[in-house]
Amino acid sequence: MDMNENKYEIMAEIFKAFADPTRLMILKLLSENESMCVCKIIEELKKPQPTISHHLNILKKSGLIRARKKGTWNHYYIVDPKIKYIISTMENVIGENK
Amino acid sequence: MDMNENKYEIMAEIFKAFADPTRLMILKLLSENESMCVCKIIEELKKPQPTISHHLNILKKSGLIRARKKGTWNHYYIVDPKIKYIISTMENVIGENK
DNA sequence: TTACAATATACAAAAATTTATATATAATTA
DNA sequence: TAATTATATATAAATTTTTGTATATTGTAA
Repeated sequence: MDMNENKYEIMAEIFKAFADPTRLMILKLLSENESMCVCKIIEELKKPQPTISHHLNILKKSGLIRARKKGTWNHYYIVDPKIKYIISTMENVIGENK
Repeated sequence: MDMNENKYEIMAEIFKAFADPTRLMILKLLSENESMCVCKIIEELKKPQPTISHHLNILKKSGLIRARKKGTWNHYYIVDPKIKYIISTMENVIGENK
């Protein structure tokens, strides 16, 4: 069987983006809000600003979210609507195994 | 908004199980083979036995796979068929963004 | 029994990740 | 222009993860 490892490295990168509670909470917020500025995300999650910025950057580099600048504000939003689907599928997996 | 962090910690644990190329390759093999013994997985992936055992253990602890013992052999298999679905959904996300 | 084969576990070094503090930058307003 | 606000970046300590070597365990067969 052809185990094209590179393909699975790329996939693993995307799964890694999801593999952190803070990032999942950010994705949850973004999936319910069309777009959000960093300050609003900080307010909701009550974590230090550089921590949030760091996680936003990881999500952005993974291709899951993008940013649109408006003055000083930076509004982040989810790129692919399937992301919501991945999250809810994962919620089902949890529901059935725990 | 209620950001029940514990829920996202549990979800992150499951995403973490997927977030490694070796584990993704193991899941891919198991998703195509009903069940496989460790020696067969080692043969396919050409990695040291303790490395494979370690990853199998992570997948087992995450609840994604289980083992059934047959003599000296240990046969691993996927628990939830939705796992195949998660992987193929992720493959689609890759396909569209890259 | 003893030897062997399949697998698990212990363990340690290397690498990657998370978090927070300090600092920089850039846009806006006074 | 100076001060302020929103955000990014640098960086370092702490933690977690990955990998491989050595070793233990367990079941089978001689």
